[in-house]
Amino acid sequence: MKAEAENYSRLTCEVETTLKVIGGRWKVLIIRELMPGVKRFGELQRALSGITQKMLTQQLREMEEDGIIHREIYPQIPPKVEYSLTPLGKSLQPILYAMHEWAVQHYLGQNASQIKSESHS
Amino acid sequence: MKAEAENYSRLTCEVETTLKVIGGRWKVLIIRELMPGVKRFGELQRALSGITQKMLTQQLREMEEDGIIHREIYPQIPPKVEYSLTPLGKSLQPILYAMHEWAVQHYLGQNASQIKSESHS
DNA sequence: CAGTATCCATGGGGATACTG
DNA sequence: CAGTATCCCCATGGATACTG
Repeated sequence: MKAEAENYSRLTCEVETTLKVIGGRWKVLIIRELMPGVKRFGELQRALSGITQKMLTQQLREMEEDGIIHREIYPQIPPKVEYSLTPLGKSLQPILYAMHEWAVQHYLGQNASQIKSESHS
Repeated sequence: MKAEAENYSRLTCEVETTLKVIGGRWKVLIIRELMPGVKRFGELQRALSGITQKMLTQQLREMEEDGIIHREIYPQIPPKVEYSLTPLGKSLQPILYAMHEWAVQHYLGQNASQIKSESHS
């Protein structure tokens, strides 16, 4: 989380820290792609159709700084770079799974808010 | 989650749905304030020092649309409006708690990324 | 292949003023 | 008290071009 801590000093709520780590536009999607294992830059870009090189690089760098992914550079021509989840990155899995389950259970494809908020049994 | 579903159709990742619900600038802080129980608009604004009326209103409306908070209006002068978490909103607690714990364990106040990513058992 | 470097559009979010 | 209504800034993110 670099040295931006000062911006969040008044938060006192660590939930926001985690939110920062996974809250980026493409981060959870990147994490999902890396769950099975190592992937190269190009593979990620193809998997995340729609993402630009700039955004992919940017998000990967932030995630690297936050310590959740590892960047392995092979000094060769043409270049080869592999990305993988660090143990810290993998430790996010239960959280992401819980978030997935929550959405599946409460937003079954459409807006189930009303139904849910009325069922006060 | 209103009818914006089309924007996320290609995501196929429900984690993003949950992220949308709690990802707003002030949402987790608002949820935390409402955890103990009902609060009025003014109470929330005082508790979240720094938030503007516009933002507080906006975030509350979004959360209401997502079905995680309830808005009780008392038709009187001066107006009185009370906000509370719906069952759906309360169901987020385990997730928020997990996120809190994750941050506490892995970002003990400073940057513990390196230590963590190096400690491969 | 895996990036930088620029430029640019959008809108999220803030400040301020006004109101039923 | 609990909001709207505006105006505005700038950070986020996208498009495009270039490179070791």
